[in-house]
Amino acid sequence: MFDIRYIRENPDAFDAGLARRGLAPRAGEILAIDEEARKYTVVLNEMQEKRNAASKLIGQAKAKGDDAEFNRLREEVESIKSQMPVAEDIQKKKQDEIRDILSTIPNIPAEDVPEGEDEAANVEIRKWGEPKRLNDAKEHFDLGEALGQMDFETAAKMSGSRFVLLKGQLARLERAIASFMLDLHTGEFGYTECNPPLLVKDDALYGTGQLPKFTEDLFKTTGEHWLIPTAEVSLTNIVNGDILTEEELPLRFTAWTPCFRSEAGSAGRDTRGMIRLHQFSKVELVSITTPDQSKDEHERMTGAAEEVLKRLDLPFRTMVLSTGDMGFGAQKTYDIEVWLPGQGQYREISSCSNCGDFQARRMNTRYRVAGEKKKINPVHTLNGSGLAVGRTLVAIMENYQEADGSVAVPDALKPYMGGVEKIEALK
RNA sequence: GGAGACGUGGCCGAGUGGUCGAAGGCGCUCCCCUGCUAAGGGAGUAAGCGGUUUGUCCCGCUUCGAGGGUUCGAAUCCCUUCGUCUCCGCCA
Repeated sequence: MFDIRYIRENPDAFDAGLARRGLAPRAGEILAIDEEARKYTVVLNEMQEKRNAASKLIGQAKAKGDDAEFNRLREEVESIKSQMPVAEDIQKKKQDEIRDILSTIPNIPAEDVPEGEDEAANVEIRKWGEPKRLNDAKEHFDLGEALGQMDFETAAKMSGSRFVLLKGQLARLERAIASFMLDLHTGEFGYTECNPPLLVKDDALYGTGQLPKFTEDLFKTTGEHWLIPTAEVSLTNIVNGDILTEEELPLRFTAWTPCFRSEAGSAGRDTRGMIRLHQFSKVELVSITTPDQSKDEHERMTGAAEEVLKRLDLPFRTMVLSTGDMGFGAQKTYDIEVWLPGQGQYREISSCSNCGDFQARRMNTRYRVAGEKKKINPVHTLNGSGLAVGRTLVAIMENYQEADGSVAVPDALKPYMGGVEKIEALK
């Protein structure tokens, strides 16, 4: 959500930012409405001032027992009040109009984000590990089904397509991966582990930017709740409406949760396997920082996510998303892509975004600037996957597969697997 | 789900129709005193929006969970709604 004052003062920069997103200019239209709204605000304020002053005098007149004055003032107030509803209506309508427009405008890309229409313009900034070229590399679903521990048919029986039933050591492996990630982020990167609600109200989704624009991506309950599409929603909204102090920033939260996505509009893509499911689990990282800290924090967070892959010895590359490929609330996003030998390509396993003050304005989350008691500014928010657990399972299976169809357990996960070193077919 | 209580500034907490944006306390900031420490004294301290000015000085409006209503006037009365707590029911 943009600050209307920013648009007033920098209309050209605002439109230029939108242009980088491939969007038409909006400043002129918004400022015209803004000017109308302010005009009526001034008129309304003046009427309210008169009304308040007269009301005060009424109290005094009554105390003095001056009935004539009392009645005269009552009529005066009455006449002022009769004119107010019109101005009120117009002012509210204009303000609502501005809010409705602003709430659907995406964040403006940071200066150093590469320009481009789509993912083709993303730029690789790092590469780690050597992509394995296995002979006869199998995809994870073939491996998993052969092991008898990854069952899409049974899942479809109860839930339809885009669901999976994991069993045996693969089910345990998923739990091991998540535990490993949480221990790393809490133990070495200072994140606080959270176990947040998975069902949230409109307001929370508005705060992080999924609403009002992206309802079709979400699952809604029959009541007032929505299923979270990512723990970013729950973790970021921890500070919704809060006034924090500079001393307590940055705040860092992590959580392992299921995520629910309708995947409307992705029909036909990744229909086989665990790459794109309606329900998947993810370890999420969220940071709340001061504006000064957010750039460094973004690098740090991305590093924390990359560290997971390094410890699992999974080759990856890190990309900066182009202006056309970024999400709604992001100023800058790094995608981490893991190498999948079965598919023979890199696939997204993490997305780390700096949202600047975009979500903070929507949530009205601010902090007191240290040393300046009057200053209260919006915080910055960041979120990243650290990592998508299901896709990590896929990456481990494809990278650690053996010729006999078994899957070796990465060293880093052995402590979490109760002595199991290799995942083999169920007897 | 049923019954009741409550939601006030960063926090705690008074306030049942006008003098309340709001006592008091805590916290915080500044100053004074005390040769460290501890303690004491004084002053200040809500946010949002707009006007004015670009002199962070002044002025106005709005806000006491949220939304609506009654009234010349509401933190205070009424309705709706959200949330919290207690008891009961149910249940993992």
